[in-house]
Amino acid sequence: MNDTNDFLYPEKWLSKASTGERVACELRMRIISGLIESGTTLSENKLAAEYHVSRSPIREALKVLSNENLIRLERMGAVVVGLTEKEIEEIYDVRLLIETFVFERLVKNDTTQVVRELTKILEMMQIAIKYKDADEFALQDVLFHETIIRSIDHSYITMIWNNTKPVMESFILLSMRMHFNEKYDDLSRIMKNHELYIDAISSKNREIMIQSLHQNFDDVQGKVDDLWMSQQMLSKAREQEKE
Amino acid sequence: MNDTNDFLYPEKWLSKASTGERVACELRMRIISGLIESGTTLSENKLAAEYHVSRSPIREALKVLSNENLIRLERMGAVVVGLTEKEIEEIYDVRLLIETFVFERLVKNDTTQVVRELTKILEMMQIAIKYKDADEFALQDVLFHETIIRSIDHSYITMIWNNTKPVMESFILLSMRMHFNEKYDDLSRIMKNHELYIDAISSKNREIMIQSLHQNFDDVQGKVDDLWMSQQMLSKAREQEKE
DNA sequence: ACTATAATACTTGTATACAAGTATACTCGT
DNA sequence: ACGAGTATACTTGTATACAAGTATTATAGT
Repeated sequence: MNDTNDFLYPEKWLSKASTGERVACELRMRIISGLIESGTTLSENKLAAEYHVSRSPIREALKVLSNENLIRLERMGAVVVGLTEKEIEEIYDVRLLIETFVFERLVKNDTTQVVRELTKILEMMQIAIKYKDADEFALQDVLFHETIIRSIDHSYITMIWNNTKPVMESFILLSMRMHFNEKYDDLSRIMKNHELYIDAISSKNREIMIQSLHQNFDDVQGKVDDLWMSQQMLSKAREQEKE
Repeated sequence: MNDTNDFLYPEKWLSKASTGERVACELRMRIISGLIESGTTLSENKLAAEYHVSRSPIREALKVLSNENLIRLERMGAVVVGLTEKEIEEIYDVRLLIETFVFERLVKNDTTQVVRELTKILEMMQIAIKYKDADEFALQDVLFHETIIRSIDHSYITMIWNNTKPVMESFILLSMRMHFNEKYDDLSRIMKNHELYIDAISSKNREIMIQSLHQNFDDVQGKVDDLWMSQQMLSKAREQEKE
């Protein structure tokens, strides 16, 4: 039984989470990081044993992950789907889709309040960089986009966000951890891009907005490659372990 | 205890559904139809007693409904949010958003297969009209859009569809039942519009597509008004019952 | 050696039991 | 009569138990 005790998901983010949520977050991280390979079938009983909890929270977690398209609930067991490069592009399609929609709504209203909040978050991100806190940086990055999306108070857009957020969060978290110390260029580019985003919102300039989204997309492409490489490396490491 | 035995959701659509799904479908219908008023707090225990099942499937159902934004899971009890006019517009925002996205993808590929499937569904709808089967008509209507959306094989767009579909289905179902026999004009307009949609896809004509979406939107506006009226009537009827 | 059938060891879905926490109501003291 | 504090009747979250169904394995017959 493989019951490792080191968790991938930051425990401080789970302060008021139920066991089910914890398991969901942890499993999500393990799937996205490639630690649990695609194609694996997960059994409720085994997971319950592994995490030392009953089947109830496990079932809950599996339902959540299946909603996020990370696993497929079948007759016997849950088959891990995982994130291929295609799926990461697709999730960013969705973000692009909803953020452009949100932007069109935003520009109709007063944006000073949102801009203020976003600026604050940006400063938090700066501090996170200063203290080399990759997790905090990822958290704030996600919060940045969440703030934009929630600002228009659109229940179904929020719903979509709620469903894509966890995967996005885990993905960004992993990718930030991976090269937070190495690639300072990336970080400053990300910061610049977020500033541009704020500019677009405050000036209500569609051109800048599109430019910002494009840059973000390019960044993500890089992230995808990185994650891909890391997964390759992980599976190679596993291969060697077996030998 | 209000345990009525007449179900709103067609039982034949639940052939292979679990108890949890059944409860979810039924509760969804009761909420959207206005039978369960907004603001009501639902208790797991009471629901379990009412539907003569245990809390497990009830919990499952409530999770589903909370994902669909129909209820809010709070500390004590689940508060019914329901569908206001605003929310119905919002759900159609989402459909518009994803269907335009899908269209852009579709026109890049060969559409003959999809067009074939859609034509078949359209003929099914015609039969449903012939036999005055509102439920079947609603089912095929939803299937029509599902077919379009699934055709591009985009996991996250499919995910969004999966999350909005149930509410959409219930809404269309109720609205069709309400005036399937009265308003033949509406039906022929809906059919015409679906034909237009197929034309747009087969000819890959963006103009026609937009036109079709607009008409559909107008139809919906009508439906919203109808549902609204019906809810008003229902609540009035309840008032009178109490007296 | 191979196929068909039966036994077994899994799987999920539902019901029930229990623990911890929260709101309501009631009682006691003033 | 009224307020503080306790008792009680709820609530959810988790664990466990059980039933029904499915894949696998083993066994028996040819």
